[in-house]
Amino acid sequence: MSTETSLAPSAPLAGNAPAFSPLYQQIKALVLQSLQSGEWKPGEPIPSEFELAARYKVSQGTVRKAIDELAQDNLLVRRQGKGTFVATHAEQQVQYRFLKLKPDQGDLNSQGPAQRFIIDCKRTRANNDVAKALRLRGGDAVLQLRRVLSFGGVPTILEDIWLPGGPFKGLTAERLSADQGPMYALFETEFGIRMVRAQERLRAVNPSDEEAKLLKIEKHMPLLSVERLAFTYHDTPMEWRRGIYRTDTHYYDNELN
Amino acid sequence: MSTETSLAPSAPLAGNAPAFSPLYQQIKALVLQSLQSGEWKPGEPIPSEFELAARYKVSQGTVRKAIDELAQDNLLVRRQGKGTFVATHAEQQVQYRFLKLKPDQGDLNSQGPAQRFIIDCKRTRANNDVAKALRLRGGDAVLQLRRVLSFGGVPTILEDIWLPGGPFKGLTAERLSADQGPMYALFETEFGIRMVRAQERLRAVNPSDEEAKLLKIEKHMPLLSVERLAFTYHDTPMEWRRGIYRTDTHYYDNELN
DNA sequence: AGACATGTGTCTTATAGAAGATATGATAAC
DNA sequence: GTTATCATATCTTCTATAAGACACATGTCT
Repeated sequence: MSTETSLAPSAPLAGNAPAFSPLYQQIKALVLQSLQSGEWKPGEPIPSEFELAARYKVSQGTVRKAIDELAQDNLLVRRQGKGTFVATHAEQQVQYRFLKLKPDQGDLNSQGPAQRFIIDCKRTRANNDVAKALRLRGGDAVLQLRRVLSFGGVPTILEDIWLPGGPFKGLTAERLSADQGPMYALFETEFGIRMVRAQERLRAVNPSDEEAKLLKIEKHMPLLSVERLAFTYHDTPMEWRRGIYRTDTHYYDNELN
Repeated sequence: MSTETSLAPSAPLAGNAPAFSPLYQQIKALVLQSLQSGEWKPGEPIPSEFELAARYKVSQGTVRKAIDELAQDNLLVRRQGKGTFVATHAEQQVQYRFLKLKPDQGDLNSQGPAQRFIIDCKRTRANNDVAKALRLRGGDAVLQLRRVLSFGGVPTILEDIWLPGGPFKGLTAERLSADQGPMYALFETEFGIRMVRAQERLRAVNPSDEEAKLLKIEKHMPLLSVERLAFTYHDTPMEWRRGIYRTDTHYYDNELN
């Protein structure tokens, strides 16, 4: 509600967004702020284009361009006739948006949903690598979990996940196990944290003894190591994970353009 | 030049593009056709928005939206004040657009350009897998090549590449070896074929005896297998390749959003 | 069930000025 | 005379506004 006059000479007062950039970029920044602040929650509709235009004192077309870019970035979802909605990981259509592993035969649903087993969930202190990735101080509280994903009964993915302790205060193994559906969906509803984008680094590796045991494979089987740093709004890192994937029955799918 | 009237009642005759879709989509299809036909070549500018608007009898804004999408897909590149250009793999900025392998330290250029050695280049007949991928008949003529890419003197990538014999008639090992710069850039200038997008499937594997020898590595080292199907305009497959990457000094970088 | 109204995003056109790039011509300096 | 510098014109894309028609979704009234 801070409608104080900005320093811009005669600009249609767009709050305190970056001053000398295109209007629609400023609008985009303002909408982003509302998303981050939780004014509109995942799955909910945001105000109509005309409402936002009135609110920001710009034309509907300018709002449209701002929303177009946000929809492009998968932060918003447009639905003709219904409205524009805050994107969520809980939607049926695009569940597991960040999981690029596909089975050689059939699709992910052909063997029913993935089975998830939380192996471990503990509160620890960040080591240097994790702290650096999550922009914490070394020794800060972090949640560390380990889980196995199985498809059609075959353990296929082993993941170690680190989460900052502050934002995820109260997360327990019980809560994770009780939940059906994607973990990122739970993060949204329970902690108000939405993962927006991620960066992955892939390598081929051999499993350690323990990893081989947990995946019930021979130690000489090459595996795909996937390190992921996931970000919420404003490029804030909120999760670091390292998974190892079996790729004898699945492959990592990637589209280049 | 076939400007025969379509079935659309009063549409501003947009040639024979898909009839009942948004105008800008029809324009997009027409521009795509001009790209495919080679009317505008990679690196060259296309006509200005106003020229195209006049040519297709639509408003400049509609052309703009069509071009926006094509630029989004990396088929065109907009340069304010200069014009809109046909995208090319030969540009300095984004060379090796499809190569996602990054060194652990520094960037790709920190060790100078990649060294390329063509190991083999022969004319053969497509086996079933390759024929299916490239939409050829089994036994059709294909070019098969094998090469090694080294970074800083270390052999890092071994690739087998299959190309349809027809479009690439005249391609020889000499021509490939003589050329500096990306192979896809050579495809553009020498054969008028521009790779537009690609699909990759990644797996962790162990090398065969021969592969290990060519990369000068131990046989037990896990490697990243990258199968790529590359497409030119209109989703026509034009190359199938399978590479194996060392990932002890490099990683495969992927951005999710 | 069908017709209609209303609210949403979508598409198309038109107009206007801003901003970046480039050529041309005048002017000044050497 | 030649070369440098500046202003101007003109081309391009980019931004912003406005208005109207269309498509889709969801009611409400008949």
